[in-house]
Amino acid sequence: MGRTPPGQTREKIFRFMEKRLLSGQPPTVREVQEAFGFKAVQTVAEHLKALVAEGRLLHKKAKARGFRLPGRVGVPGKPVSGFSALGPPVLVPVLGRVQAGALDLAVEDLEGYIPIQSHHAPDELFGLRVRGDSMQGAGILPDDVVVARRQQSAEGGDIVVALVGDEATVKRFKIRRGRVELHPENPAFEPIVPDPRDLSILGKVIEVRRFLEGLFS
Amino acid sequence: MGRTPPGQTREKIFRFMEKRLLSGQPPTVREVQEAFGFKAVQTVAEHLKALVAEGRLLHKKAKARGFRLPGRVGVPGKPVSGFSALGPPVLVPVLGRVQAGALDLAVEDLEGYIPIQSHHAPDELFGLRVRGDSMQGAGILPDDVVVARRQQSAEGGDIVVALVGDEATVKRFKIRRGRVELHPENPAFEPIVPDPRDLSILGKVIEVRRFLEGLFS
DNA sequence: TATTATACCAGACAAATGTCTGGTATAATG
DNA sequence: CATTATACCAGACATTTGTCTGGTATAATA
Repeated sequence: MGRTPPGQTREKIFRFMEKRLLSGQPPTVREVQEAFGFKAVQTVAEHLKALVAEGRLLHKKAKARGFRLPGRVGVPGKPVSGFSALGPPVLVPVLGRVQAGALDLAVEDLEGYIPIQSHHAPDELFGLRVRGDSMQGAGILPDDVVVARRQQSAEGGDIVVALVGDEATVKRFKIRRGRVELHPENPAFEPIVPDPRDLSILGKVIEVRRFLEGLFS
Repeated sequence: MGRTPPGQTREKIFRFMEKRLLSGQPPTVREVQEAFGFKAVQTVAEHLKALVAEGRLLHKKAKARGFRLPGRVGVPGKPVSGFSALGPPVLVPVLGRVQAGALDLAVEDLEGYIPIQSHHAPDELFGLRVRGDSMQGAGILPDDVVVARRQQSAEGGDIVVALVGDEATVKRFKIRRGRVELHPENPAFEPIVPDPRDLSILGKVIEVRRFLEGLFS
């Protein structure tokens, strides 16, 4: 019996799928069936197939809970930085502070994890809580979290996490007259021109996050 | 054959599970089996059972991919703003632009989704691409993405997404002499004192994100 | 009115997946 | 050395789950 008007049920099913997928809990075909009270699995299967054909859903065939939202909906030619054709979100550790020595040693200062979508391997990434306002001019404020990709070198203009002596800082990386300079973006601070032996680049900043809301409220 | 020293394999299995669970992709028992080259499913089943008994994993019995991490990983007693005792990451839609009218109508401008951890329901949240530099002083730059929670009202000092007439803007919300004022944080801009009939608050900004890396590199 | 598409149902098969029974070999322990 | 725990294997069963075949009834359309 062609019960509901064309497209209406389909729309509801899409919303259901979207809700479940957004919250990271892809349903099985039969879960959808039950949620809508259908008496046949096939009914759902057809709707889902149609949604895939319309490009509103992606589907890994023969895989349990194999539906996904397409990375980017419409609007081609809009190269959005950060999250268009990326993989699933992964949790990246956030360090409260970086001690002298390798990054791996700073695990005691793990503050928690933040989810991030990136084409980099999860273990290439780390987060760092920012201290001080030396990068204010670049829109990086105290208590912001920067996400960095581990790398030993950098290019001029990159914002990097660098270890100068025992201190880890976030600065803009520049090369002047053959020397590495770490530039703050705040007139109240002076550029650092470290002895190359005291300097190591820990990573390049690829993302900045600021949390304006506490755990409450 | 009791091959590897006691606990060693178990540890590796836990790390494997942790990695998969953190990235939101709980494996099946047989996926673990293959990953470690075990010739019997039971081997994995026993290890997982042991990990559950130790409290290092949670398990929904007889459910496909039914393993979870207990609580949040991370350091207790360290109230990190934004991501300590939160649920699993959910994907929140990012709008490129907000049209006049309800937020729901702006779906055509969906740029993509970003993962966020929050205690709010996923459908209470939305992301918005920032245009212009009127909030520079608050460390919100052009092309940043703000994450907001839908709400119709705000408190003084909140940074809000507001609709003034047909235009959506991000500003600091203040109340002066009984009137609502929307303050930019940039000396080059003037505060907006909108007619209450032209103003609607769409949400309160709870997070700011900046992507410093394109899709390449 | 005839045709076609849509929405739905019934029943079944096969693969994926969690779980069970009954083992063996090595290591730790008394 | 005897006992016990650990690590592992073989094979099987039952659910869960995606998919398929073959239908019916209503709505849209020519």
